[in-house]
Amino acid sequence: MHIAREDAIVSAVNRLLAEKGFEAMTVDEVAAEVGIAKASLYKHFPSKEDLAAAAMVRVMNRAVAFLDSLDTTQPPLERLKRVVRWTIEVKLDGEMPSLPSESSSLRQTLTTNKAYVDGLMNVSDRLGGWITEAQETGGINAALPPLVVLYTLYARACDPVLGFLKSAGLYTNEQIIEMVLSTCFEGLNTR
Amino acid sequence: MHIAREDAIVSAVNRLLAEKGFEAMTVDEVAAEVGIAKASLYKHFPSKEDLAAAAMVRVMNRAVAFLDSLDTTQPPLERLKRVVRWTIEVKLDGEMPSLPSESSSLRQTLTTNKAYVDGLMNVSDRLGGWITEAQETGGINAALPPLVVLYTLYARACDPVLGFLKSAGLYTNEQIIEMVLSTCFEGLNTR
DNA sequence: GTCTATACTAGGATAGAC
DNA sequence: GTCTATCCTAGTATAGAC
Repeated sequence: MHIAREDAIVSAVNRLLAEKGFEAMTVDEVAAEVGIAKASLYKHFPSKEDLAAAAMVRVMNRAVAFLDSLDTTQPPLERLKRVVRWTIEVKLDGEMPSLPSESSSLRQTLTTNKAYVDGLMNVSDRLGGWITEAQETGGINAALPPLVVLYTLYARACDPVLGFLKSAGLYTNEQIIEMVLSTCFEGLNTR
Repeated sequence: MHIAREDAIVSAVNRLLAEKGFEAMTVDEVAAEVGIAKASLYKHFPSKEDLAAAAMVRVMNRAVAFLDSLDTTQPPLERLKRVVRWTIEVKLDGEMPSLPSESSSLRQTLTTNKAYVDGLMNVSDRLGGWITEAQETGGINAALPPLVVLYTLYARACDPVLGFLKSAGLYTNEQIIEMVLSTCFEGLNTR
């Protein structure tokens, strides 16, 4: 099955991107992990950049699907927290591909990838709406520009604290999630 | 002067590490930026890893020097905030080399580099002391393990929010610093 | 300790048979 | 659409003259 094969490829790419990033990932590794020849990969995807972009698009689609699944009767702050929790869970599971650095060749490919840009816009618009709602109702600090709040939430997807705490081995995933959610929304200071 | 030349090399490496990370940085670029031949670089440093490690050691030494410069009559929470502010400033200036991913060849070199490990231990011990002090005096949330606080502070050195906000061009560096400090210590929620 | 020139390898991409 | 075999560039590292 053609689609199942491509899905396996994208899964391998996704995992490797999460583990080592775009530059350090090699196409040979991807082929080895999928269990096919490198040349076969290139029948499915024209370049390493497109391979990585497919993984980024998929995770973006997963994010959109998660937003769709949220109970809209919940208050906006609660929905935002659930999104952050989902993001952290994905990263702890080793399934969150890390963003390329600003000067990476992948950036160019991504910014011209309609599926990716559309997904990002979709997610940003919806989260942006919830943020301003949560600021109006007093849940989120109204002194912060919504853009700053949005970026701060996005940043949980590449928070190194998660990896550090996981490799320390002192806490369960659930404990890590609760602590990182706490530092994110409540801050480090005593309340 | 031998030492001035090596300093220029390390500065170039540092800037390139900050801009694109270890894997994407090439030795050719370093040579070009310093304005010497690639072979000359290898007379000073035996490998790309050692080149990068030298930059990591230097930034660690700068951190130690900054801790030394702090006014010890200030309360621990105030000192912690100043350290985070310093870290953010260095990153905004494009002088904070980004950590290698966990599977990078640079990791191995760093973990066996005594100057780096000693600096990291020194910084961690002192910050750790201030954190527990600040928790005892009620400044920092005592429910958080000190290790979690420490990692959360360290994470400001590679916070993508800084780059996003800077490239958005809507705020001055000082505004960015204040907002990121606020989200770090006060959190996103209303107080 | 700097240079030019080159060796060597990893890795992205392709040819061509089946 | 998969394979084996190969191409070719980029990039790390070194030789050897000055």
